[in-house]
Order: sequence, then structure tokens, then C-alpha cells
Amino acid sequence: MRPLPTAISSREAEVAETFATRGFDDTRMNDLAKATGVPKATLYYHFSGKEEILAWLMRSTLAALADAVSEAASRQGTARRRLEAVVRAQLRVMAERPAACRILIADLGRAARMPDLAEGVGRAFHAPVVQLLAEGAADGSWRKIKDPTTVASSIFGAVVIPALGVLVAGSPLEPDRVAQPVLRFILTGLLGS
Amino acid sequence: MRPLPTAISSREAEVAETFATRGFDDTRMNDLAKATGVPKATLYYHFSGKEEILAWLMRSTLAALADAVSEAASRQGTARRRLEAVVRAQLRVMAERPAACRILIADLGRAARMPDLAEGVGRAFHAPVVQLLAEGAADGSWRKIKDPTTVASSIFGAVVIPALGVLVAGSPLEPDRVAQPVLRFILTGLLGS
Amino acid sequence: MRPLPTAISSREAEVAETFATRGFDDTRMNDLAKATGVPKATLYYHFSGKEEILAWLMRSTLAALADAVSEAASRQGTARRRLEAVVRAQLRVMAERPAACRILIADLGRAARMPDLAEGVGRAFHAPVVQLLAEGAADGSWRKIKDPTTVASSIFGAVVIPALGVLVAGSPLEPDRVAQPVLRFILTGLLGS
Amino acid sequence: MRPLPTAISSREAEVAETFATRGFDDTRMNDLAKATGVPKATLYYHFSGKEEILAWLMRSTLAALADAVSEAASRQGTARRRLEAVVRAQLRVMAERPAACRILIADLGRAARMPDLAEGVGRAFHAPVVQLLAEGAADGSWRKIKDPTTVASSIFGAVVIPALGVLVAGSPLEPDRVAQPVLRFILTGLLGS
DNA sequence: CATGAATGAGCTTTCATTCAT
DNA sequence: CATGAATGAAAGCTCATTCAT
Repeated sequence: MRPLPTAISSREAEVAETFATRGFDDTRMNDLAKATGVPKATLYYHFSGKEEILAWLMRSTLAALADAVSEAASRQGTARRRLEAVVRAQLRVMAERPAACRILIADLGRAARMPDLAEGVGRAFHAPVVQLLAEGAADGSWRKIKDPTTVASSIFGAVVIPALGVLVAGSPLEPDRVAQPVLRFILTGLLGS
Repeated sequence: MRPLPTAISSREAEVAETFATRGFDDTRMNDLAKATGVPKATLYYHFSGKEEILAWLMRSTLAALADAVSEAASRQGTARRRLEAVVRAQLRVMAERPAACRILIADLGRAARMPDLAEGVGRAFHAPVVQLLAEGAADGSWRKIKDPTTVASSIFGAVVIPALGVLVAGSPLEPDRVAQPVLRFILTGLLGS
Repeated sequence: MRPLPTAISSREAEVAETFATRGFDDTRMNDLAKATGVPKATLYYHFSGKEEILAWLMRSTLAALADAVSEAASRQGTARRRLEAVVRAQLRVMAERPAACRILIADLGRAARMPDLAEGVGRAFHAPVVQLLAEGAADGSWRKIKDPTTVASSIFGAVVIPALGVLVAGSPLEPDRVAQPVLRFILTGLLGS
Repeated sequence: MRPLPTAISSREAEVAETFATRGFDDTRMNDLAKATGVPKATLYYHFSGKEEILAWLMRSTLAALADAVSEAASRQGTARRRLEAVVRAQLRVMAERPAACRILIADLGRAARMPDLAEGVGRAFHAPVVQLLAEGAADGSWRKIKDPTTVASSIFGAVVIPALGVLVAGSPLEPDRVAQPVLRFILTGLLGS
């Protein structure tokens, strides 16, 4: 793809907001033109269509997520500390890009239908967490996890669904506020003292 | 709405499959006509439009879910046993109606945009779990849960996201297989022995 | 294809006129809607697109031509009389459907790009004439024709190009007026007394 | 118009080929840019638009035709010899520039819509032949031709239509091969011995 | 001079929806 | 009741064309 002019790339948030508010199918190319301040035809000069605009948005968001998560996962310290950092990182990115994350999570079905995105989601969160689960068992952070793939999904769900609830409600997402109960739940479950 | 002829209602699964495969916006009334074996115009005789067909599907699914969950939650026994039953019930419904549940969960965004559905999701799973969280604290099943709303969301996510992964992958969902690691995670978190 | 409602088929001449005046590419679906008095979307209900409307027109014209020509060619009488009848028939059809014939002949290139049309042109005029050329040699109407395919093409050109000139000039085509010099030319060439 | 750089003029054949293959309306400025190896915007620097590119091509072809025909018509010798030369000249030009001639003849309708072209076609072939028809009557080459305009058209058609058939079929046009039966037909018609 | 980047202007096409039967 | 036929309303997308550099 051509290098994206800043006139467009600087409006990422507005584009996300547009998609998030109306939903993909009810977003008209015109709405995106308005959101970016760039004529429809110019968007077509840079993107092959509406879908590719969404993909650009999602890719950018996933990249931010992947960066934040991988930075957190590769810090010094116990797996437990690092998992906590990963969860906080995920929530922070969701707070920074509420609209884009809302689209991503609230429309996992579409993401699943876009092959490279589906893989991106996996790479950004899932893989690092699966890795951490193993490391945590090794360093004594926690028990040996039998089914790390499923558990990593559960962790993802346990973080992301409450956050989505906040976003969809229209409230601003305060990462720490959500992080606290969620982390406690993740680490000790319901039974933990 | 008129009572739905069985010619249509008996094809609920096919309709769900259609929506799930193509996504709402890429599903044409024609596809639904084919899926039901009923002419387009006849669908319009029974539904006010495409959206209402989806709503019918979702409502039916939510009702099944609500029934299963509430039955599980109102059994005899400790809150813990009942929560386990609730989780298994949720997974069982997802296994029985894979396509419909895939739509519901993979397109939470749309559900959120349909007021009565949004409420339905809440009522079907969230409310009973919040209730159980309180009862479990009372009957000694677990600690007192500080932020039951968030935790109920986390539980929902922890159950539903791994299951969604299985459905999206196209594998058949085996409820017990998912239930085991998920329940252990929910109850004892990562740290629990 | 669905059976064409008379609301459309009765407007064949107007459609032809529209195509002939503006040319295929400068004819908008809207123009055709106006020409037929039928909404654009209805045209799309009956035809798969603009090209198919042209094809319908051409097919109809070719059928008329084929009928007229084959009737003339299969009369009683010498090959010479019958060839004369064929030429007159061709001119008569051109006079009756000036616009459609103008399109057909003035845009042979497009016809050539539409496989079934190309064949249609051949069947309507070329084949009967080639046949006549042989019969005329047999019944003594004329010399044995060595290269009947080429000669049939020449005859076609000798009839059709002068007629096209008249049509393009906007004058009404008087078949007999053109037939006379053309037939004399075809039969005796320049040298013939 | 500015003098055309050879970068463009040397690609006349490729441009013709492009137009001939796709047809005028389905030829994109981009295709022409590819065909010439010159950027779109540069074409606009030299031509006012797509139509003018076609016009340039047609004018160039008509000029070649006019030259060849007028050279043949103005030779020494009887009108008959000169008409034969004219026919051969026409076929030779068609053989040398198959694509351009195909466009010209197979899209006479468009030519008719471009005033200067229409006139050009007339001047290039028609006028010299009409002239020759008179001269031939005078020098005893043939009978007096009553309707020379129509007959000149017939001659044009008798030459050009068979040749077009060859070009459209994709075969290389061998001028002499076509000239023989065509000339015989033109001179003696079907009846001539 | 030449051209990469940008865009105005529209057209084809698609569909959800209606309605006469 | 049910439905085949018809259509109003848009939207996506394309392209010829312009223009700043």
C-alpha cells in the first residue's frame, strides 16, 4: 500500500469513533470522508475499500496492543508481576483507544472473518500470555497450568469483557479501577482469600 | 407479531448458520429465503424486516440461555455447586446452538445497539450470577466479592471467550472439555492449588 | 431469462433510438429507463445489465433479419431472383428498424466482441447467401463463384454500407431506391452493360 | 497541439491495439498509459483527453489511407487499372495497420459522431472513387455509372467488409488474397464471365 | 516539461421493501 | 394467507481530469 498521508493517519481516532458509533455496515464511505476531512475518492486512492480502512484501523490497534503487551511481558520480575503488567497494559490500550478496541472486541466475528486480523489478535495477547503461564509455573508464581490455551482465553475474556461493558456504556475506562478486581479474580479466583 | 408458522421456526438453525457465516450485513433477504425455504415476501409477511429476523433468533437463543441458567441457579445446593451448574448450562446452550451463540457473542456490538437484546443478555446471565456471588459469600462458598458486577462480567468472559474460540475454529464445542479448566480457573484462579 | 413484459418489449424502437443516438457507452441506464417508461431497477429485474439490453435488441433485430432473409432465399424461382429478394429484404428490415440496424452495422466491433451475436450475424445473412451463390451457379444464374465466403461478405458490404450512409445521414431509407443501383452493381459489377 | 514526442508517436500501433481489443469505452487512460509507457498525466499534457487520442490515431490512419489511395488514383493508366490500384492500396493499408483499421471500420458509428473524422473517411476513399467512376465512364473502362455515390459506397463496403472479417477473426490480412475475388466481384459482379 | 497525487462528478448496481393478486 | 413482480433509495466505486511541484 502507498504510504498513508498524515491527513488521513492523523484522523485514526475519528475513524474509529465513526465505525464504533454506527457499526461497520451502517458506516458510509461518506461518513469516513467527513471523519477524515478527506474526499471519498481520495480514500479510494489510498484504500481499496471500506473493509481495508477497517483493517488498517484494526492492524494499527493490534500493533499498539502487541507492543504494550510484549513490553509488559518481557520486563524483569516474576511471571506474576509480568502478567499483572500485561493485564494493565491491555486495559491501558483499551482506555487510550476506546473506540477502536470497542470495534475490535465487540465485533470479534468480523475479525475472525479477516484472516490476518484473526492471527493478529492471537499474536498480540494470546501467545505472550500462554508463554507467561508456562514461565509462571516454572518460577513458582502459580501451579502448573494444564490447558494453557483455554486458560489464556479465559484470562483474555475476564479482562476484556468487563472493560467492553464500560466502553459500551459510554463511560470512560479507568484502567486501574477495572484492573483491581479483575486481577484479583484472575489470580485467586472466587475461592482465594 | 403473528404466530410463526413452523415452516419458518423449524429452520432457526439454518437461519443462524446463515447469519453466522456471512455476518448480518452480508446476509441478503434472499439468503434467508433460501435458508428457510420460504419466499422472501413471505418472510416480510411474518417479520417487519431483516433486523427483526435477527432479533427473533437472538431472543429465542437468549430465552434458552436464560432458562438453562436460571434453572441451574435455582437448584438445591451450595452457591458453588450452582455456579458450576450455571457455567455448564451456558456452555451446553452454546454447544446446542453454535451458530446463534456465535452471532450473539461475536457481535456483542450489534447486540449492544439493540436495546431489548442488551437487556436480555444482562438478564439471562449477568443477573443470576451477581445474585449467586452474593449467596456464595453468605453460604461460605467463597469470600465476599467486592465488585460483583465486574466479577460477573469476568466470569462471563472467562466462559464465553474460550468457547467462542472453539466455535469460530469450526470445531464442535464439547461443553465438559471446556468446563473443566474454565471452572477451575474461575474458582481458584491461577494461584489456587 | 424471465418473459419480458410488454411494457418493455413494446418500447424496442425507443431503446434502439436511444442507443443509436448516443452510442452504447454514452447511453445511461437512466436514458433507457426514460425510453421504456420503466424504472431503472425494473430493467435490472429483467436484464442483468446494460449490455444485456443491447444484446436483446440485437438478437431481436437479427431474428427479424434472419426471418426476412430466409423467407426470401427460400422462395420459388431462380437463384438470381431469390438473391434480389434477399437484398431487398435486408434493406427493408433496415428501413423498418433504422436505429437498431444502425447500431448493429455501425458497431460491428462490439458485435464481434459478443460471441453469440457474431454468430447470429453470420447465420442471418451470410449463410443463406453462401448457399444461394452455390445454387445460382447450379441453375445458371451466374458463373461458378470461387471464393463464396469472401464474395458473400462483399455482397453484404455492398448492400449495407450505402444503406448505413443513408441512415447515419438521418434520411429515411427508401429500400427500392438503394436496391436498384446496388443490385445492378452486385449482379453486373462495373463492367456489365 | 504540441508536436508529439516520439515516445508516444512510436507507440501508435500499441495504442491502436489497445483500443481495438477493449473498445473505446472500455479502454482506460491507464491502459493507454501502459500501452505507451508514458504516465497518464503526461498523456494529458499532450492530448486534451481520451477522445483526442483516438482522433489522433484515426487521423493518422486516414492520412495513410488518403495518401495511398490518392497515389493509386493519380497514377498513369486507365481508370480500371487505377481503381484496381486503389482497392489494393486500401487493403494494403488495412494490412499494415490492422488494429487501427479495425477500430475505424468496426466503429463507423463513432466516426460518424466525430465530424472531422466523418469527413476524413469521405475524403480518403469516397471522393477519389467517385472521381474514378466518372473517369472510367469517359475512358471506356466501364458503363456510365448512374448513382456514383451509392456505387462508391458499395465498392467501399465490398472491399472493407471482407477484410474486416479477416481482421476480426485475428488472422493476418493478406491483401492480394482478398483483392482477387473482391476485384473480380467489383468489376464484373456475379454475372460477369 | 513531466508527473505523482488527489478529486469531482456520476453511474451502475444492489437490496430491502411493497403490493396487487 | 402467501407470493411473484416490481421499485425507491442509496452507496460503493471508477475514472477522466486537474494541478502543484
